[in-house]
Amino acid sequence: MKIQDEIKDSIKEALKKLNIDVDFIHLEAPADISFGDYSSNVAMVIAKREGKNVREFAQQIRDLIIPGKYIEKIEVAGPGFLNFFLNKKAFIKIIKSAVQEPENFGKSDLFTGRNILVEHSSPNLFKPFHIGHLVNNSYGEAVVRTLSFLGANVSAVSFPSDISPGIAKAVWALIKQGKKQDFGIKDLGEAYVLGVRAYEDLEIKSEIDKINESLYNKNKNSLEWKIYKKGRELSLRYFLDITDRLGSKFDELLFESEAEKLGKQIVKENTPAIFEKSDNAIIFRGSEYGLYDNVFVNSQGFGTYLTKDIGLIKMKFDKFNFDKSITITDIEQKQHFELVKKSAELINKEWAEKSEYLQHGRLSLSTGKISSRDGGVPLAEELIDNVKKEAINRMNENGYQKDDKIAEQIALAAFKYAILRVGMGKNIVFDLEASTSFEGDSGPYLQYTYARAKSILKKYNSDIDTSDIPINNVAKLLVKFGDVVERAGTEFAPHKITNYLTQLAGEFNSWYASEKIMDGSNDERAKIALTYAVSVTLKNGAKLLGFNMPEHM
RNA sequence: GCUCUCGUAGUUCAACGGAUAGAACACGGGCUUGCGGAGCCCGCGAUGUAGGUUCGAUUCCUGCCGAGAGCACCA
Repeated sequence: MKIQDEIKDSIKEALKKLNIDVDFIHLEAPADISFGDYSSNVAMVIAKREGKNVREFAQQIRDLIIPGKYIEKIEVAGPGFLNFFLNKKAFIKIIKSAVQEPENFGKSDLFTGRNILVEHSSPNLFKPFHIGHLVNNSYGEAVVRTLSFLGANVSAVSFPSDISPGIAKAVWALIKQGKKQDFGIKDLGEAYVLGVRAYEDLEIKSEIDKINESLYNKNKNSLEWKIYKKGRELSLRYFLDITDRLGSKFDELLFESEAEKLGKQIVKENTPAIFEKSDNAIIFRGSEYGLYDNVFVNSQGFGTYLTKDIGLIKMKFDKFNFDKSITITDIEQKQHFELVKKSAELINKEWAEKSEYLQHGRLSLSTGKISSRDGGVPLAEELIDNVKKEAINRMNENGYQKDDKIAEQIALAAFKYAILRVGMGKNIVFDLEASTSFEGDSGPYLQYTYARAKSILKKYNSDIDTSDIPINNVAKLLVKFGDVVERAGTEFAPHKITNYLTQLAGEFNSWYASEKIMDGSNDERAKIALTYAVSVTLKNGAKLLGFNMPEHM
């Protein structure tokens, strides 16, 4: 049984003696560790209800609690909190588990038996993979890893947009440029921009619309189809390469072209019951549900992205067996997905009940330093490479050996950390200077701390012994790791892990500066145990955030 | 116009309705023989505004001010 549950039960027992029955006890880990390891506000909540003096009542409960085997003391503090302090046995139990089973430290079975589908990093083929995708990927991957760590059976999917008027624009431009088969990934982005600009012209517009129609109809003998097919393959390969570089794997790719067909069929079947015809198009009256009206099938007869998202839900239900389907999207699509969910609910209640749409914020750059060639949104790859270059510079400055693999790990840590330090849904300001300064609140700070801890551990040759670990701020934080991961998982809040790791690294560095760890004393083995547990926690935490800890840097 | 976000130190972010609002960067001052100074210690400094609910509000509700986003055939 978990220590928290033992505490909750002991409070319940005490309340029972007072003839008070509660089914829910709120227990929290106070931010300030001087307030104990766990804290409960039950006394305040109940005293209010029953009109009792808060502190006296808290004292009364405290005296009736029979402390479990892991409780050192219980104090009544502040306005009436019951603060629980763990004893040494509890610390040893938890830290020992970190030493004995490092790869499992922080794991729990909270979501064991749950099947969860997570969709993230969905690219627009023919358009570049830009920094917005980097944000989506970082959150998505962190969510996937955290849920798996908590025992869920997670499937990761991505939903590439492989058919759209935007793609027709790029294909049109490639034809105009006389490119038949000799183009590369870079040409696609440029062609897309050209096509979008040209679409303003009415004559060209109708040319592009024709190409679009031809592509939707899979007119396989046409030039546009051949170019499209090659571009689609190039884009897809590029997508798989870059997400692989970022540390993501997908169980399956679900394509928009297929979702469009399915979705359109569903929409048509439900017209006029749910959808209605208007101006030659099929629309959904979202305004009747406090949302807004929008087009599902356009007047050309093609499903818009709303229809594609409806079709996608169907595909997910057909192909996977899940308790919950999570989609990671940009905050600007929040209202779009409310519309999707509302219409899905009317089609099939279960679709809406099991679908959850999570939004992340937008990333903007605080300096104009990295802008892509065409002056548009910076590409994901450019940003990673810029950060990597800084990492190499920093390694040179500090006289460390240049190492491409480590520089790559540092680069990933730097920008993933910058993204995942912010609460989900909040916009992110990416400061290249700050993210590559590698000081303080940063991914490389964690890596540096890890490398330092590892460096000590390498010099130590004896056994690790947890029987007499010091109960200091470092130990108190270590004990909380499991709770932090659970919260990050249940609230889809990877930034809780980010913030926690930085706090832990800070406490460790403080301790490191004030005390010699390998001092040859009797305490040495215990201090090494603590150092080892810190390294395990940093490593596991970073893994959940999607980056690795180099053994040295 | 309708709808939705968001306003916390100079800047970028934390804070599950709780205790003295916590970090980092920047700024000022320190840390020599000690395991990695990408570090550590000290200092300076903040809840947009007016009300309401509550034992208790950065957090919930309302008005105002300010910033951003979505709103019919792009995704």
